[in-house]
Amino acid sequence: MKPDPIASDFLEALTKVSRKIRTAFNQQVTAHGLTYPRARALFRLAKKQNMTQSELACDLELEQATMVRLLDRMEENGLIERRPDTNDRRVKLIVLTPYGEEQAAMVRSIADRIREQIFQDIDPDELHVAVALLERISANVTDLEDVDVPA
Amino acid sequence: MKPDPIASDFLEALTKVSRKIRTAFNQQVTAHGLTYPRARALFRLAKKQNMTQSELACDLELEQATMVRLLDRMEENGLIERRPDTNDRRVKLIVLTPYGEEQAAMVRSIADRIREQIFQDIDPDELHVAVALLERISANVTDLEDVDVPA
DNA sequence: ATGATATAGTTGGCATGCTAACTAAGTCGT
DNA sequence: ACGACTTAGTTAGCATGCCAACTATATCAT
Repeated sequence: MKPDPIASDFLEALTKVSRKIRTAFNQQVTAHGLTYPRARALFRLAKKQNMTQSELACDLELEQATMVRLLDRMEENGLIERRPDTNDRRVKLIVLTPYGEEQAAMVRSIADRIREQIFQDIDPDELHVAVALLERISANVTDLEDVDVPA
Repeated sequence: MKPDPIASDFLEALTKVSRKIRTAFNQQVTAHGLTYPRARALFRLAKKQNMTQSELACDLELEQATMVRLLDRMEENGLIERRPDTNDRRVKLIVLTPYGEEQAAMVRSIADRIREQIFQDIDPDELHVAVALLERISANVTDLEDVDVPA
């Protein structure tokens, strides 16, 4: 029952490349006065505004409590605004300020440039195959969680 | 000059599965009184003891400063010991306590079980191909960093 | 209607993670 | 030998990230 070494190798490679990409991205955006989590949030908001904090947290796979403080700082930095929802007084809708839009565009251009360089010599077909594999593994991980915390 | 959508999809899938695996792992080890970073350090130390803090930090891709406090807490928890190096008085060598060895074995069994379930229906050949791809991408990210911070 | 329950957001407390600035100790050039 | 540089570890300060407990509001059952 020894562990299959290729599975370990895969996990190691996955963890490593994921961490490296995040670090590279972070270096680029910090050079422009942002952080990786804020850049992620900006990117998401550039596609869809007027989301609630919960929706945004769910999209970015963060806890609500984490979202609150991230938005606190983004609000202090003048990137976003919290607007009340007239239908539900508990809700706050998040919108980008003009400065936030500007920064979101900057983030997008950085992301485009990094993607171009990272994947320059990679066959798109290989990426398709890899995405399918990653999604199958992702589903297996989800099942794993269900076993431990059944509804 | 529009971004290739498959590259975005790949990055998204990679980020997502990586985060999910880490979260799943974390849930398992916290149920046994550990945390993910401590489990990682234990796992590494189970393979090679008497490493310096710097070596361990490098292996785990953490900063020295991060390593210091992680080891502080692992020492408080009785998992590890810091021993002076007789050849170099700046250095501290890290060894597992008997309790640390025990916990490391527990981590290993959790890791084996999770790997088995995550990869149960995945063809090892596919994993080999994927590892090669991940390593090529990893190398591209390294090159990217070199461009920005040339020696 | 009204009481139980659920949901949105907040706060407190803790563990990582980073960079920058610091101390102690080793190394190297002259 | 001694001053410049490097290296190992630490500390301070900040930004994420989590969970648990809390407030305010909405919804649902009866």
